[in-house]
Amino acid sequence: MIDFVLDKRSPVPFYRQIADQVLAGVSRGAIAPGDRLPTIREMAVNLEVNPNTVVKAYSYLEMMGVLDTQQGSGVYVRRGAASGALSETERRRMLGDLCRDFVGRAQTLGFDLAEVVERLEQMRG
Amino acid sequence: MIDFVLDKRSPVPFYRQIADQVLAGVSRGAIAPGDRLPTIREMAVNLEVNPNTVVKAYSYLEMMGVLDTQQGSGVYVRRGAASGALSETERRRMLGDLCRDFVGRAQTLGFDLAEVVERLEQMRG
DNA sequence: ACAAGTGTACTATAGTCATAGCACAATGAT
DNA sequence: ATCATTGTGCTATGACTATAGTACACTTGT
Repeated sequence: MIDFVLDKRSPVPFYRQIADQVLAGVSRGAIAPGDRLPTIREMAVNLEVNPNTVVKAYSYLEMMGVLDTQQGSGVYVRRGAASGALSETERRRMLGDLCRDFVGRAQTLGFDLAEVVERLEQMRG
Repeated sequence: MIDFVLDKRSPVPFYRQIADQVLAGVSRGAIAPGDRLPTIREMAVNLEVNPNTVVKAYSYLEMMGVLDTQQGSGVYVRRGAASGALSETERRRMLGDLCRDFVGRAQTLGFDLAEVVERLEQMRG
């Protein structure tokens, strides 16, 4: 199973960060339809958040039709969720959020956007 | 004076977006030390936010030592706020850390570095 | 049947962000 | 001196996020 990670300094709420990582995982095939996700309590312990926060993330994904929860058993990736897990629009939204967050932090530290982009270009090798 | 803009869909709070733009402006010389910023009420009207939100942004910047407010007169950029307190080495290290962190998060969400850079280029408008 | 593990549901508390509205104090132009 | 403009300070409200704790119901393996 994927390594889930939280950025506690990000303004993006935890439940959203969790949901985004599940979506991304399903979208690129790292999590397959039918797979069982970590239990609510397990995920909560690993990420050091309240179980309710994980519940919120999972519920959100169930509303989107990506997950299927079976009481007493676990939370599973819905069959047929693979292809449509992330529409192009949602992907763009996620990327937008990510970049805005990043640029905001960079500017707070006094970096110009051009300077940042240049640095990233270097990282491409 | 700079064109201040808010992204209302961003998870970054308004007061922080305002503060970031002031910081960036001062940092790159678009706002000079001694310059008078837009008044609280004026800024609030332009950005369509509550005056209290602008107050919060300005107060935040005053705590950082960037601004100097004079009751009844206006809010000014502090003399000596321009020259950064960071050495070039420290700046480069901070930028490196920031970028590595960012790239890691982007990859967690399944984005390719090239794709991310392209998106950032767009944000330069 | 039982026990352990799982999801469900609820209440209460707290912090942050933003809005709304009001009264007060200092400045600057006239 | 007066008045419009500016910043200051306060209270209250609402939405959202997250935490804490509890009780309950279903599933699975034994």
